[in-house]
Amino acid sequence: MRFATWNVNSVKARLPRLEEWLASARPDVLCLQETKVADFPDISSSGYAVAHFGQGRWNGVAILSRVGLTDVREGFPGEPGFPEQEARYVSAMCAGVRFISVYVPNGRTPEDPHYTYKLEWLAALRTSLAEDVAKGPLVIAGDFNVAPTDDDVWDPAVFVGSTHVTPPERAALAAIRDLGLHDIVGRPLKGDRPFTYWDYRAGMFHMNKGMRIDLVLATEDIAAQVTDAVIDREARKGKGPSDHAPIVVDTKRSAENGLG
DNA sequence: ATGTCGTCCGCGGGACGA
Repeated sequence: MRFATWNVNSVKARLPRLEEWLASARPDVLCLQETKVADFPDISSSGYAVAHFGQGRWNGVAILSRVGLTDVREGFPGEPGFPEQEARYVSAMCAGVRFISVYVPNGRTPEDPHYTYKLEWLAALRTSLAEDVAKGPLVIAGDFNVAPTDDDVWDPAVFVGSTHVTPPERAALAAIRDLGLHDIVGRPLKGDRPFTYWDYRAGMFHMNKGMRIDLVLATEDIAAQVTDAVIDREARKGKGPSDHAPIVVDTKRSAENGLG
């Protein structure tokens, strides 16, 4: 089974590139974030089924699968809002695995109410996940908007006083990982830093000044079956890219059934 | 790093979020 995650920064703006990428990468399951549409575009000719929790101009998460897509859940019990619930979590069963696609709140600045929302959202997510993790193989992937360590940002000095690196954010993420989830880090295809996001501005991608804020967390049974994980920086190149690159994970697990 | 991109509103470019 091959699965992937990608913050596409608008599925409408990214549709040609998404369809090309699906045709070449052919993941069995793809978690998407920041679809930024209410209704997902028609990609039925691609052979993928779609579970989309969309909102309109902001947020929006989806799971695409060509190996089954059942028991879809939009949002999770106890999920905080800002002030209303936002489209940041969608979950489904695909080939015997519980997949969850998340777009964690940005937080804006540590003084902003959005930062408190981010911490509360992550804490509530942990509570919800604790139940799901106990039930079987699970993958939660997406844009966590947290760089787990100082090695996950291109220059820690630049981020002092900013979100994504504060101890409370990192502690909230660690508490999720401590449910027994493994951080499956993609191989960078250039350089030695596994960045997944580069700001559009100032030639940051060209200079490889990025951040690792997109994560794939998996239960032990899945993690033990991983054969490779790659950050597809090719998808960040060229005309009209997202500012995030996909992470592609290969496992020796069967995509035909849940017996792995 | 604040150098870009995407969306909305609404018809041109400003406001906002990331």
